[in-house]
Amino acid sequence: MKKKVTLKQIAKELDVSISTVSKALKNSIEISEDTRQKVQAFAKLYNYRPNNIALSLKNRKTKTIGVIIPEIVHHFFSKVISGIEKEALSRGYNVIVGLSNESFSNEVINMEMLANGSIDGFILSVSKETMLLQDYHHLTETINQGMPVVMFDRVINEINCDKVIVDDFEGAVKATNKLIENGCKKIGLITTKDYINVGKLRTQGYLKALEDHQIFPEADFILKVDDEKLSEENLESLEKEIESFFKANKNLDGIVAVNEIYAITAMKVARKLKIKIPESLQVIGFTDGVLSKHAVPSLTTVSQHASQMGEKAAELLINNLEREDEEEVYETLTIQTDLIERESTK
Amino acid sequence: MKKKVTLKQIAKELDVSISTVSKALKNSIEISEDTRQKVQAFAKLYNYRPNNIALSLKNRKTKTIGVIIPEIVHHFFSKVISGIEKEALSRGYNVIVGLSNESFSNEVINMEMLANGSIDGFILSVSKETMLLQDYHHLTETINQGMPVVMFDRVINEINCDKVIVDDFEGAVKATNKLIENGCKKIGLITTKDYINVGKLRTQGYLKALEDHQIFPEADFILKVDDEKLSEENLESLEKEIESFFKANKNLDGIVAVNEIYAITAMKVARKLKIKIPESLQVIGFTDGVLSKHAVPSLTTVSQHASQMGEKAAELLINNLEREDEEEVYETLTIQTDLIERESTK
DNA sequence: ACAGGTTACTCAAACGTTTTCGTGTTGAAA
DNA sequence: TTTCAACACGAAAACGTTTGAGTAACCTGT
Repeated sequence: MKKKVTLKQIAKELDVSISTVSKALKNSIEISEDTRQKVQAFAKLYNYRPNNIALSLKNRKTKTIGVIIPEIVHHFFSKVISGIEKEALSRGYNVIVGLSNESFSNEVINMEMLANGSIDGFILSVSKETMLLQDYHHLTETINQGMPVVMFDRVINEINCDKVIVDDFEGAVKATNKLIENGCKKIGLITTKDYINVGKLRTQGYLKALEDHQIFPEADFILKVDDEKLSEENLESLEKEIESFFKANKNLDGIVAVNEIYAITAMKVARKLKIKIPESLQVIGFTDGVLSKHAVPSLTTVSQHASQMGEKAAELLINNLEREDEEEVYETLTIQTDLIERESTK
Repeated sequence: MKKKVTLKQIAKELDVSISTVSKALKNSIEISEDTRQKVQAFAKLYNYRPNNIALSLKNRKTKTIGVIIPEIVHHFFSKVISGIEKEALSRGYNVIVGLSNESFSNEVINMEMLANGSIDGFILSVSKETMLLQDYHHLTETINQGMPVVMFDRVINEINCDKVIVDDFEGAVKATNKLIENGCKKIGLITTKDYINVGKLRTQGYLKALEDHQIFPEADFILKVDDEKLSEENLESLEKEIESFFKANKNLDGIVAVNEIYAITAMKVARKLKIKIPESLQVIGFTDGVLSKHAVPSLTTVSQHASQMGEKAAELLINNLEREDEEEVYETLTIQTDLIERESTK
């Protein structure tokens, strides 16, 4: 077991100074051809690699970005991470991942752990609890300390930083329009409570599309599900809720659901109630995950281009990190959605 | 924007030495009550936090573990990561994630990026390409340099290190036994090519269960799919392949599939061929992901307890890192599987 | 022969900590 | 008055690197 070799050891072995070794390895013209080759040969032999930590300390930058997300076992977020990782790798950055599990305190702890020199900047999507509590001191503090932050998807308007968001409003408009074009007259919406602004925006988009087509929005056609129902355990109660929704509104011919689970569950309930998809009910979901693709019938869905979001977020952050001038102009990038048509619509 | 404050700045401000500040903050008895309070008050006011990088350099440990996985947009792997993260967080460690995208060179690059001081140890699952090429020099080298490595799921027997594996063999036995108990006489297997040892082990388990029940294994009942077919793009060709498999073996009454996608696709094809599940065909998959849960009918599956795998792997690694004595006894932990019964079996 | 210039190095500081050892100032015991 | 411990603090090294400044030794031109 040979431990990592350092400049100091090479210097000692070759009987030169540490600086000479360092410069020789960097092909400095200060060093004679002779010593240079000797040092480089030795370094290669012992597989010398500069110690990242020492470099980080010296350069006051770690070439590492911290990503804080609510959860990772989730198609959207893991896709975003893969986008971040891709961009990061290509620009020589590492990615540290912190999971908040939708908890405010976890989010704070994770950020504090990383904010003390471990990383150069954050990419994050805040937890539901943070949105609910509206306590953003950990965000403002890190930003005030000069640490760049890029927020994505679940962003907070009051916070001044770079942001990457999905055009949720427009996505919902597209979805609703599609149903209207396909002849739907009574379109239901399955959404979350309003404090999740993603759900809120999609609801607004739905309403806008109806309005544009002079369709009167029936309050009864909107089902606001408690988002705890998203968790795997509460699947049954979600089913029940949707079932009564369908039974209360028997004439629905279209459904917009603000996420994949709601959409899939709606289809499952429809099947149970012998409602034919897409013949008598057309369904569109959000988030183009595995479920949409493999469902039977496969689900028409609004794709959010999660991977692209990740790439853009990383790009924004790294550009910011590597910018010389310190002008603080914050961008908000909007990722356009695409409607991916499958079998659940005509 | 107030930058992070350092010991040096506090020392200067309070007109004492750096050592005094450091000691005062650590409540050293060497420091008088008076100065101690003064320093601590000042530190609190300016929200002093020791710089992690400096600590890492000094202590020669980063309190960070590197995780290299083939891909992250995958229920199993993301679940493993969440397990790792959970254990790591509770023990004060950070997690750096590297994605190989099933590519050998990406795996090597990622490991080299991290092996130079950035992390204290690795948790990894090797890429398919690495298994195919059987080139493990990057692994042996890192281990030789004294960096602890824990491999999980896709492990390499020749490499001497801690390992956490799923009892794939036993899982397949359980699945196959279940089908036999449920009255299946002609059980098909949809698996991968043999170089993926996970697929290999599951195939062996399937064969063992048949043998135990004196059922002669028909070669025709085994479909070995090129694993490129797993990728989203090749879904159709996967469907075709399974369809001809079904048509060639019309009397199959049970299917064991070595992953979720194969199982779900098999169900989809069965539906197309008007084969009733579970009445005339029972299906069991592997990996208890979202698809299994939300499929219609929901899929009976062998759960691998991915999260637990992650926790165990992290535990093994951190224990190793924090162990004083340097005895090198490597463990191989086997995570037992559970059969989760749903609607796709009787 | 000597100023001036090049060559090929070495020194030392810096990044931010921790920790061992050293030291000046007290106060008390002898 | 001397001696010695207790007290409170500072200096410096160490982790591994980079880099500007400093410095010998040699060469060149006049």
